[in-house]
Amino acid sequence: MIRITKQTDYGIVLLTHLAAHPERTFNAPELAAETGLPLPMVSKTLKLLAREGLLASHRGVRGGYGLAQAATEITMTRVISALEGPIAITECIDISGDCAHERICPTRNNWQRINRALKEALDRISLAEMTPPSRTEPGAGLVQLGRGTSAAPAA
Amino acid sequence: MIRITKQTDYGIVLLTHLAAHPERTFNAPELAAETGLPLPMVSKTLKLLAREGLLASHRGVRGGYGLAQAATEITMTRVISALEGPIAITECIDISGDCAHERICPTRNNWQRINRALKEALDRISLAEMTPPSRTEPGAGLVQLGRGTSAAPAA
DNA sequence: CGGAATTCGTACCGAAACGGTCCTGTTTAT
DNA sequence: ATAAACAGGACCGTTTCGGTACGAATTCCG
Repeated sequence: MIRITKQTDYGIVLLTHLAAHPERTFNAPELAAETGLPLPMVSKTLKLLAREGLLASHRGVRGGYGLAQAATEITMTRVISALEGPIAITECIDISGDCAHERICPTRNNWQRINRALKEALDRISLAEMTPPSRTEPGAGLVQLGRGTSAAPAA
Repeated sequence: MIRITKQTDYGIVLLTHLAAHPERTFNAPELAAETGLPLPMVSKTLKLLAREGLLASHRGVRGGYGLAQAATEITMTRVISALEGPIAITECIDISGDCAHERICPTRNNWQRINRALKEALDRISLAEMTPPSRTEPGAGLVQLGRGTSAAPAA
């Protein structure tokens, strides 16, 4: 349904939480508690973000996670593609070139157009913009955004 | 991964095929043969599109399907929301109002921004624009676009 | 130097959605 | 009346997603 996954949603909540407190570093249990998200998922998501270079991880006894860059430097494009792969509405967009139907398939260019529009919209929004001045108080159960039971009429 | 479903992909192929021959009407087996798509899926998809008002169906022995409106009047937004529900990247967008986290959730406005950009991009493209002058020759096996085995690096 | 805390990596499982098929009406032209 | 075609389900296998668990590697602190 053109939805982001729940994990991506989690990731964004975590990142905004981190961005709201640039000085501190957080470990997984802290973040889970303060965002109200399930710890195992938080853990999993943080690892992914760290591997993708969005977070700096610090191992050992007083370890934790912190933003690898300034929140203003992180675009939503990067966040989303870190968490769920390249942004490509159709498969034919990221296989880049060897689409067997290229000759006959007239829609590809238009898909690229649509895809580009999406990506540009995502590029224009930085993590800092997604982060409010200083909301995201501890203990608040955020989220449950991502995919779900939508069954409304048509938009 | 922010992908459209395969059925949506099929639907677009079918619609462009119909748009390329506005005079004729097609029945399901014909369309399946001429697009190279599996008949049961074609049938299912056509029914959906008819129910959503994009196609006009004609029952009975010489029945078939035709576009319900001019191809220039049909936007991609309508096609996609007919086939996979309202366009909403996050759940909180189409539940429209009663998001329990509205107070604390800072990201909602930004999601709406992103969503709006996507929808506008989709609104700007009509079915006629997706349809080539007169390609889509009979018997050509189009498609296999939709979702799939993408595993490229990051965009 | 050794132990404890913490992240890292990976393997695993259940549930839901997706892709695809089939069957039983209902309608309509011949 | 009969055959062709749409309408509307129910149904199933496979994949993906959401979530869990466990062992290994790393680093701080006593």
